[in-house]
Amino acid sequence: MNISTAAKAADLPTKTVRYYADIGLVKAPSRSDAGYRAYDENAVRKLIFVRRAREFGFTIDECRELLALYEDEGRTSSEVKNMASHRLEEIRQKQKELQSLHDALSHLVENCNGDHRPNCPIIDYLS
Amino acid sequence: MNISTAAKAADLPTKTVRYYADIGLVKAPSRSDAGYRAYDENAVRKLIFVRRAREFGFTIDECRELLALYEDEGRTSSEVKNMASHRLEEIRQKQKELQSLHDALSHLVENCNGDHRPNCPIIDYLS
DNA sequence: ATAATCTTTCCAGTAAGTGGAAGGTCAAGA
DNA sequence: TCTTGACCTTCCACTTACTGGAAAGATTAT
Repeated sequence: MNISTAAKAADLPTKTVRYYADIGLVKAPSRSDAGYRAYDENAVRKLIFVRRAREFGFTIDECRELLALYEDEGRTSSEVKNMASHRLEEIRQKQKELQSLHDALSHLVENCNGDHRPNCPIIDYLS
Repeated sequence: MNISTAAKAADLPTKTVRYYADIGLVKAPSRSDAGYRAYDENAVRKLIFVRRAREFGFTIDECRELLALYEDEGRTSSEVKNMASHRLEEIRQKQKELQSLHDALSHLVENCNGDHRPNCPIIDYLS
């Protein structure tokens, strides 16, 4: 399987797949005589795994760890749960921040007439 | 006022203030004979303005626009309101995404025993 | 005079890719 | 057989918004 076929199967841009290979996250199992990366089903599974983990906001380094656990038959589920719980806590924190941001900004927007006079409570607040 | 004094007054790292000067966002009004950046109260006000706008998640380029509006006596408040509303919409979108993420990940975490057996629904889901 | 604390510029690196150029390869059609 | 187009390769630069550090000059305190 050439790189673009694998990329399509994993629903990732070709560039990204090549990037993942470059940084040693998911390497192509072999190369053709011409030097083309050759992927197989197993590599595609890893690419899909990484895509899903990235969609959950795990960093590349976390993906590297998750992938190691994914490949490690002797892993304990607590290792994985710890990483996921940690990520969940980050999400909760981000949610809180966004909520404060949302409340403050929507308050400002509601109090702004949005007309053609220069007076503007948003600018006033930022000043 | 030297750069570190201005930075302290604006509650920003010195490096950041220098960076803002480099990219032409908030320049020092003048330089000393030795080439030291010299800030005044007005520049500090702009730095504070930018810090607050950044805390609201406005990008540097948006800060540039907001700063221009801040300085423009003939501005209309609708220009500012548009930018803020747009930013608010982005925040709402991000909130939705985070909520889905949170729901999915917490569901996975709840269904993971977190014990020493290798079976792990989180890994299974990602696979 | 000297040491400590500024300040300057410039270079490099961060996260996670994306875009593009120059050049090699492969399959299909005339 | 030649050529065209679609692939593939590597390498370099760019993105965002800084941050860290080195080398060198300026200022302040002792």
